[in-house]
Amino acid sequence: MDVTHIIREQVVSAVKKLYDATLSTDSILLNPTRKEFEGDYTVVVFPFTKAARKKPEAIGEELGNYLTEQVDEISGFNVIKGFLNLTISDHFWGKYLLSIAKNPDFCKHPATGKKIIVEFSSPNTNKPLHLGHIRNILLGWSCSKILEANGNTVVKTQIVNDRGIHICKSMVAWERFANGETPESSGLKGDHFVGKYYVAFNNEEKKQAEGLEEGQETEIMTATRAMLKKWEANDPEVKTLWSKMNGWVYSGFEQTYKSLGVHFDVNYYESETYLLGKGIIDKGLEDGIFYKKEDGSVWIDLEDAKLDHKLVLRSDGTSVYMTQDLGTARKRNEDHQMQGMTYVVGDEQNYHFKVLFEILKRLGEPYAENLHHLSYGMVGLPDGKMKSREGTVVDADDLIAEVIGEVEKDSKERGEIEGAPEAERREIFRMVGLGALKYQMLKVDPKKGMIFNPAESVALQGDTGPYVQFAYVRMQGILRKLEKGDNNADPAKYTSLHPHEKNLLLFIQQYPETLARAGANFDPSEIANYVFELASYFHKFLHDVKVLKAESEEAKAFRLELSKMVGRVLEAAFDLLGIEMPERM
RNA sequence: GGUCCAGUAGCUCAGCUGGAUAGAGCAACAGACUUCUAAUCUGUAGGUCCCAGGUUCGAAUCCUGGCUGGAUCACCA
Repeated sequence: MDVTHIIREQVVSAVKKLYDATLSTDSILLNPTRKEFEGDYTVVVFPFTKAARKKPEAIGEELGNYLTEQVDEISGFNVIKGFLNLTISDHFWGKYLLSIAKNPDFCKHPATGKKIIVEFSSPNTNKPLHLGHIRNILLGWSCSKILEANGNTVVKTQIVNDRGIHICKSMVAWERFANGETPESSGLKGDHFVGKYYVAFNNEEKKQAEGLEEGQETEIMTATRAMLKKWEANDPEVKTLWSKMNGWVYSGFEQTYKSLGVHFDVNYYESETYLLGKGIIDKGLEDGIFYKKEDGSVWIDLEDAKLDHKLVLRSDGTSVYMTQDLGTARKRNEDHQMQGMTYVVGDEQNYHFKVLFEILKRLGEPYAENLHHLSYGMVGLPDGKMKSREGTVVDADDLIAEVIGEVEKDSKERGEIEGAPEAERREIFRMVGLGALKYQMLKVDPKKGMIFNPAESVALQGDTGPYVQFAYVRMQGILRKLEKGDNNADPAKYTSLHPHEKNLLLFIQQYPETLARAGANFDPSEIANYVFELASYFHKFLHDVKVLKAESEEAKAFRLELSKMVGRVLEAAFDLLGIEMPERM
C-alpha cells in the first residue's frame, strides 16, 4: 500500500475531527519533503487556516500530534511555518519493499480495455531518414510503450508518403542517369541509393534552369509532371518502376528501423489512401456540417472554434490533405475499431491537427474524443537548421554508426570489457551507443525545439543514457558476486534505514504516478527525468553503503532486495524509452 | 495583422495541479579508486527565472499588457 494514500486519508479524517471541515483526499497538498528539512512527506497546512481559524503553526502541531498518535506508519513530525513534515517509521519500509518486490505488475497499470493507434515516422520515399525522423520515431515508439504500460492496447502505424511529384523526380533521374544501376550493383543501402537520384534530379534541374526566364519550367520538370500523370493513369511501365524504386527504399528504411529497435504493426500507404475521404464530404454536406461555394469547392466553417473556414474539397472535386486524413482516420477505425489515435507529427502542423480533430468531432466519429497530436519541435543544429539543399542534413544511419563508434573508442580506453567475446562486446557498444542517442533525444520536453550537436557526438557522462545503464550494470555486478544460498535473513527485520535507502524507496514509490502522468501527457521526457534521478540516488547509495559487506544479514538481505527493485524499475523505465540494459559495460 | 508555442546559470535542460533558501548535467576549479565496475561520488564557483503590472498568506508557475525568437494562417503535402 502506497503510504501517500494513507497519509491523505488520515489528514482528511483529522481535519474532519479537529476542525469539522470536509475535504477530498486529492485536495490535500502532499509533497516529498525537501532535502534541507527533516522528514519524508510534507503536508501544506495553509489551506486549512480558513476552516480552523488558527495560525498555520498551531494547525501543524495539532495535525502532527493527531497523525503521530493515530497512524502506525507515521513515527514523528516537525512544523516549520505552514509546513508539516512527517516522518515515516522505518518498519514500514521493509514491509513496503517486500510487497512491491512480490508484485510483478508494479511497473505497469491495469488494462483499460482501450485500443489506441499511434502514427509516427511517416517518411517520404525519395530520401533517407535524418535526424528529424529520429526524434519523431523515438517519440512515437516511446509514446506507444508508455500507453501500453498504462494499460492500453497500442497499434503502431506509419503512413508512407509513397506517391506524388517527389518520387517521380527520383524515378526520372534514375531512368536518365543510372544505366541500370541498382542498390545491389552499387553497394548502396536502398534509401540512400534512391536519395542519390533525387539529388541528381535537383542538380540537373538547377543546371537546366540557368538561362531560363523566371517562371519557365525546365524540361526535366515537365517530364516529371508527365510521369506523375502516367502514374495516376496507372501506366504499367511507370507503376513497375515506381514499385521497384519504392521497394529499394523500404528495404533501406527497414534496416534503419531495425537498428533503432522499432517496428510497426500496420503500414498505410498514401498511394492507397489519397483518394479516401470524399464519401465523408458528401455525407457531411447532406448533414450540413460542410457547405459548398458557387465554384463547387467544399468548406467547413469553424469560426465558433476560433479556427476560421477550411477547404475540404477542391472546386474540381479533388481531395486536399485534410480530405485524405479524414478518410484515413475512418478507414483505420474500420480496420481496428480503436478508441483513440495519437499522431506524432512536427509542430508546424499544429493548426492542421486542430482542424482535423474538430472536424472528426463534428462528424461524430466514435474515437473523436480521444485524439492527440504529439507535437514536437524541430531539431536544430548548433549552426542553424538542417537544410537538404545546403547539405547540412544529419543522416540517421551515419549518426547511429558514429555514436556506436564513439562508445567503442571510449570503452577501449576504459578496458573494462576487453576480456569479453567480440560478439558480446559489439552488442554492448550498440546498446550503450543507442542508449546515449535515444536518451539524449527523449529527455527534453517534446514540444520544445532542441539543439543537437553531432560534432560533439553524444555525451556519455552525467545526465545521459549510459549513466543510467551503468547504475543497472553495477546492480548486476553485485548479483554476480553474490554467493548462492548464504542469506536467509528477512529484509523486513531491517529497521535502521540509511537516508539513501529511504530515499530510494520514497522515489520508487513515485514510479506509478510518474508513469500515469507521462501517459496522460504523452511525454517520454517525464520518464527520462525520473529514471535519471533514480539512477543518481542509486549511485550515491552504492558509493556510501556496502551491500555485500553489510553490517548485518538483515541489512544485506534488505539491500539486495532494494537493489534488485531499483534495477527492475530502471529496466522497465528504460524499456519505455526503447533503451536496452546491458549486463556489463 | 490573427492564432499557437517557447524565453530559467557560460552551454544543454528540469522545475507536476501556485508552496519553504529556483535545481541537474556539461564546461571550469579542487578532491575521492589495495574496496560490490571511477561511464561513479564529494566540494567550489556560476541566477534581474525576458520586462511591467495584477490576483494572495505565498508566483518561475495563474491573469493582463508588452519585448524577443520560432511555427502557422494555400484550391501544397
